[in-house]
Amino acid sequence: MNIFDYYLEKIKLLLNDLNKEGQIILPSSLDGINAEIPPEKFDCDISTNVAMVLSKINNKPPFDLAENLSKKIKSLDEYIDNVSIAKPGFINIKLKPSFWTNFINNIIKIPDTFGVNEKEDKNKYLVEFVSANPTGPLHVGHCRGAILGDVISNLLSFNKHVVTKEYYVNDYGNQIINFTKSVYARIREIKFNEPFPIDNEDLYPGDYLVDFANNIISANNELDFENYDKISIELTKLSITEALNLIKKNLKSLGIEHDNFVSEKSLVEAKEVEKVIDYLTENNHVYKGKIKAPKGENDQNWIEREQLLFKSTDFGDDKDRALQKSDGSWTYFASDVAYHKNKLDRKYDYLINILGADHAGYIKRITSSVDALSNSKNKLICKVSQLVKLIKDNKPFKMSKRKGDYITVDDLISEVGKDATRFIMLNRSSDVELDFDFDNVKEKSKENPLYYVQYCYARISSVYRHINIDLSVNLKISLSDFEYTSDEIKIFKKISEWPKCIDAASKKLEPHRIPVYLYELASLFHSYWNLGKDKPEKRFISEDKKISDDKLVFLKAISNVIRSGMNILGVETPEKM
RNA sequence: GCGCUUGUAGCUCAACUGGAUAGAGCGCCUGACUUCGGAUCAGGAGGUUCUGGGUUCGACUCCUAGCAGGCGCGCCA
Repeated sequence: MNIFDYYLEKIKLLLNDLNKEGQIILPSSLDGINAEIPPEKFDCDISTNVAMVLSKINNKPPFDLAENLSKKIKSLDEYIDNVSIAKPGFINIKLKPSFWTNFINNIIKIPDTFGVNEKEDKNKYLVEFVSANPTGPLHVGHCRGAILGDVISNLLSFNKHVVTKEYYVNDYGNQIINFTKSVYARIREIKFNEPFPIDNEDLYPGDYLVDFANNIISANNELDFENYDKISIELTKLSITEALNLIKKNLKSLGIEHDNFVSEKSLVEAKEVEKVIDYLTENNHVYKGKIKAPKGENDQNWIEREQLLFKSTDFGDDKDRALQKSDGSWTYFASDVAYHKNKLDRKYDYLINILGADHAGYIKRITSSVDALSNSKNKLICKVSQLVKLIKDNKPFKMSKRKGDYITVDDLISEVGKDATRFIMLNRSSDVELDFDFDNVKEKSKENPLYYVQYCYARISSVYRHINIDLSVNLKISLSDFEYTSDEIKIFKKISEWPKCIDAASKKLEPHRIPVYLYELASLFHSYWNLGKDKPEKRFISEDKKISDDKLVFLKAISNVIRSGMNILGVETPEKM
């Protein structure tokens, strides 16, 4: 029930009628015409720019056109109270209170689906996110992208798309060899008392490797731990499993669960890389050539080498990209192309990749490869999540991988909790660097938007609790012709914007719009709540411990939207705080 | 040097794919508590939307040239 779309449709039908009667000239497309939320200072509910858009083609000033149209819009239906015209040529529609009573009666019947875009085509999406190397626990740097991917998936599912959440496991290549050697060094440390070679920069120094080593030793008595060469294949497998289990545990504590884990190694072993390169070669996207040194680079150290390149410049990239290393093995990019071919073969309508800011430079080449493989554009959408700046004691907190002093997801969750972490990280556009202030996030006051929104829900729950009605159960009252005043209608108006919010968030893949919206809704509610101080008639429960049906409905509608929104964010709505 | 990205109130950020007099929170200044749970509310001050051009009825938003910060730039994934 998107009232803006509803009236926009009516207006477009009206325009078509007027066009047939020869009263108005229309452009080939009516896409530029919209129905929007008017600024607060205007006393109206929906505003449209029709007159301004049609002004030129009709060769009439927008104001004249608006005057003419506004009379016709007024008679569109019985719920329109009045139609006014504002300065450049906006047409503003004010709805009658009876409209809002109807509206609220309707949405109360669909608590879980209010806001869903019914008109949109339903698609199959694959969302790939996190995909951190399976060499250790997740740290704060992974967190934002993980939450972003999870909530984008929730958002798409909410809009009735089919979504698969996938994790690409980079279990192939040099770093995995180094990782396995590190685990092995820890094993030797434990079993043979050999000191861990801490100066070896290729090895991973983290303490968690000691746990991995202990787990592997105790579960695999039969292995000959003295001979690395003999056990290296098995040890690699075991080490990756350890790391993945830890990562899955970390994700779970963030409230995240993937549907699929796809192994890079298994793609390589199934010769999918060779197959995709054959395909690209047949289609003339691959050649043997040399890459030139970048300009600022000291080109003394630059050695030009002939290697297998993908013509990503054909698709808008800055340079062509290497597929094969000089030792004949595949580059990361090559197996990633194979992975994306694999995704395409699974017949998704859209692929979404969530990347960290440090991988933004990778976007052009991977979208180029998908363009080449699918012969179409915009199949792959890459979304970048910017850095998180940690702030502790009002100072930026820098992490160093070398020292091993980085903050893990475990640290984060045990200190500030899942909900606060999720809400704060989602509260800003993912394009913008985020200040994550530890002390602030822990604070339980209005400085923390999470509690501000949750408190709104808790207040509503408390009213329901007082009158012994379960808030989570559908209302059993016969809806009728309630009379609401402008105080309540103000909140209904906000509720009517919810479908618009969902729509924008889901189309632009910008989940931050949801916490921002929920905060605004909560704010209106808190204001309303305080009206009860001066005006007894604005209190929910009367002196004889009763509540009227219109107020029950009013509260129910608000709580439904809050719960729905918090569900998408993956954040709890406690009934008591 | 090139690419991507950001630049909005003192600070942290919004702004509904180009709309109206650019909105919140924090901080600052007033005010509301024997609380239908104050983890709240009411009011005030605070702006040349980084700069210069352009596109049009209309620009924080699009184009262009700069400035400033961040990230990245051969076979590391």
